[in-house]
Amino acid sequence: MARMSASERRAALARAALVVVDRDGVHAATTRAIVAEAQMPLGSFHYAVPSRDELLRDVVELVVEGEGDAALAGLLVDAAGPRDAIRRALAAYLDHVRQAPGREQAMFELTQYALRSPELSDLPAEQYARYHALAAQVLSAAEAHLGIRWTIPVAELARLVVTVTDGVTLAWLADRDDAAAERTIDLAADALTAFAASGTPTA
Amino acid sequence: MARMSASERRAALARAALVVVDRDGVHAATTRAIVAEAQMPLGSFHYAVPSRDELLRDVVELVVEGEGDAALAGLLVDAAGPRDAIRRALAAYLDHVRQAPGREQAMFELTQYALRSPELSDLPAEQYARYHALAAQVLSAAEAHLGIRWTIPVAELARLVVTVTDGVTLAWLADRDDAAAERTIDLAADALTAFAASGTPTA
DNA sequence: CCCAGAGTTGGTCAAGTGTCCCAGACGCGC
DNA sequence: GCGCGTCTGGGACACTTGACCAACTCTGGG
Repeated sequence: MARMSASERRAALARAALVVVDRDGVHAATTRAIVAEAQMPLGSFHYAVPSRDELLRDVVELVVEGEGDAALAGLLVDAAGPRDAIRRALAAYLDHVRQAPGREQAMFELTQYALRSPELSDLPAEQYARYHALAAQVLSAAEAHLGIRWTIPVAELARLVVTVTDGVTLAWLADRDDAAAERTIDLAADALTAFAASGTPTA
Repeated sequence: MARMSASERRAALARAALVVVDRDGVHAATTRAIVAEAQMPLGSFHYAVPSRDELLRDVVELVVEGEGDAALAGLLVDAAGPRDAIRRALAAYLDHVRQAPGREQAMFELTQYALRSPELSDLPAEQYARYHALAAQVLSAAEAHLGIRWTIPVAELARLVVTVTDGVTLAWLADRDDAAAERTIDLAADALTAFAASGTPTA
């Protein structure tokens, strides 16, 4: 094995662990499966990382970062009016889920696992705070981008948006019904548009 | 151990398994933990049930039934107008989640676990079909109960409702923010009210 | 050059897992 | 009363898991 500092090795293990979780689920992400994915000997694991749970912390961090990229991608769509923009942004998110279902499922599995693990029980709150902040950021940017003003506090709307994306994702993962998911997004877009008013944000 | 038919024992094991999953999570629901909860010897397990995964099927069934009771409870609230009724019904669901968080988390964990398990991969689709049907049933009953008419097909609205409840539940499980969850429900109720029109259902 | 500290690695251990087995106990129909 | 099929339950097995160790190798600074 190429020589590598402990912190580098830890990062490499986290990336390998994410690949395993994505492909086979959290319960399959054993120390042996992770080092196999990273093509390392088993001994490397506990030299670079104190425990398996500790590594999962890093994996959650990776997932959150990845989620951020997906969310910001929704901003890039150009649309005719607020309603169309909202719908397209949500549709872009659904596309992301469809193209990497394992990744999205990994997010849920990690949250649930962390909630059950005493040593990681603080993670989910932080994880969702990041999601909500991310959604708020996107919504704020949308105000300027679309020339609208949200009629309720962005933080509250952000939580509603995350609620919708989580709910749509969960149902789609379960039944893989593309048409139904798109229809739900259409309805959600209609509903969210009701919270937008024309005008400059800082009027 | 009291003498018991195999099918009775299987049902008792399923109930015990649900208790364990509720309390400690799916990953802790080992054959030994389940028989301990049911106060049975280990040997009883594979006499009554061919495999652990097979038993989890029964557990999912129990969870879905329980979810049905919670959903129908929302119908019993009396309210001043459609919007208030919707909000109260969603709030009632949130109360249910708050009083039995482990149960709701069990639902998600079982779905995720089943998705990863080849022999149970058909379960989530069926599970969510039941949820959607249940929501549709409640929404249809609400038409008569509230003297309104939904302006879009009930099946589509049902999926949106499940999306909202799932999303709200997931976020609350993660950060336990009661106020934020209630606020999200208020907003969702506003949004859903937009799909209700006054009038008789079969006009 | 050399040596101390960082990194590597295969082997090992105890704990826990799902599943199976089989000798025995029980109860119901004949 | 008797036998047979159903049920009981303790033990065992093969396997996986997270964690740890001790011996080895490398590398860079003095």
